Amino acid sequence: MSALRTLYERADVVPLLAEIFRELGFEGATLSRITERTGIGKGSLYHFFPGGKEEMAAAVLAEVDTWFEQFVYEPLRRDDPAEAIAAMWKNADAYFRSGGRICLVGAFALDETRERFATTINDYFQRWIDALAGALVRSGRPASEARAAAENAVLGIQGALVLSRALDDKALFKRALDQMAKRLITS
Amino acid sequence: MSALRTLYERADVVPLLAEIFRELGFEGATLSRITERTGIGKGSLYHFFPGGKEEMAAAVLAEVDTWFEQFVYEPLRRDDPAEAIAAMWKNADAYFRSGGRICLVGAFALDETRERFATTINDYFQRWIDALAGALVRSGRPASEARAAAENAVLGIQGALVLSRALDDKALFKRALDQMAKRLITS
DNA sequence: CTAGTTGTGTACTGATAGGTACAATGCGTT
DNA sequence: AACGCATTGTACCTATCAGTACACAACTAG
Repeated sequence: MSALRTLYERADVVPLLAEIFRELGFEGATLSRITERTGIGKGSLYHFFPGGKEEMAAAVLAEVDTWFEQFVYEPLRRDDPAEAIAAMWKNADAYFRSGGRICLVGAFALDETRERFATTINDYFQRWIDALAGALVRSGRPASEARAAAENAVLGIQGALVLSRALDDKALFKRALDQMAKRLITS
Repeated sequence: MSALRTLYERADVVPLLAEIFRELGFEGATLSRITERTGIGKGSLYHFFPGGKEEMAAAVLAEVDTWFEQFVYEPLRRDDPAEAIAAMWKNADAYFRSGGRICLVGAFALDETRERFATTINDYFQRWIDALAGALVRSGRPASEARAAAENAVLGIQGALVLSRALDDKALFKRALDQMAKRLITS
């Protein structure tokens, strides 16, 4: 008699929410659009995230952070610097789908959503820059240059995401990343 | 008997709207927040912009476009390339208040707001890149490199805005712009 | 000092926002 | 099969959303 219904758990929901926040932004991601796009009802959403939309976004940011910590920052600190840096560019291209997917943390930084998640946003970029600068130093780069070079690489990825989306041109994203990768190790 | 009230005209309103859209994004800029922050009532807003919020945002984008056309793109096409490029960096720093103000066009590009203003957004960046690449060629740079170098500069400004806001660090913005300015003319 | 035009405040609309309450459903255990 | 708990759909709440209507105020021209 009853229609089939899918049973989720929290871990399944977070990646779905991530895509929605990415596409619509925090303010644009309304509860009704979330239920509409995911097929998950309010009942489930508030069961998993009693804190509502803010807790949903926080959970998404936490998962993004975990991913980068595991696949980017930690390798930069631990592994052979040249290899880890090469992996960083490869992972960034894959994660952001060659510009087809934006950086949620960067997007949140631009509008007033920043106030809600200021420390999370700050940490995400700070740890990225620190890890990359450390790897550059270990690879023999003078510490005086390393920080600026690291900032430049991280900022370049964010800019490439903005520009490739603005021009709707994924090729630009790949081209920009290649160029930045070369510049990071040579100059 | 009557309290004093300010009389506006459309041209006065657009810059006020611009700041609000910058700070709150398109979705976050609700009519009530607009009236609250500007002191301009709905009556006036719908008098100037019968098309509502969308027309307000379009007017803001048009004004931004006009500003860049006049003070950045046109000089890049017309004036001595080295001087125009130097002026571009100076104007970008001033316009974006050393990272204290974001690029509305870039911000709109990131979320679904892009769909509403796709061609405007595309044009803004396309004309910037074209004008800069042209200036680079006129300054003696091989055409094969000029386009990529121009893309890199424009993308770098967008990235610097994201990162300086994320880290709440205006010094980073200035530092990044200085470095990019040097790299653009030397490499 | 009127007449017409350009602005403005206030009060309203229907739709949708985020959030709550809760009964019913499905699943793992025994 | 019956218990208990995690999960879910539905109905509902109040606040706020974008937008409309319109009478009124201010400036501008004659």
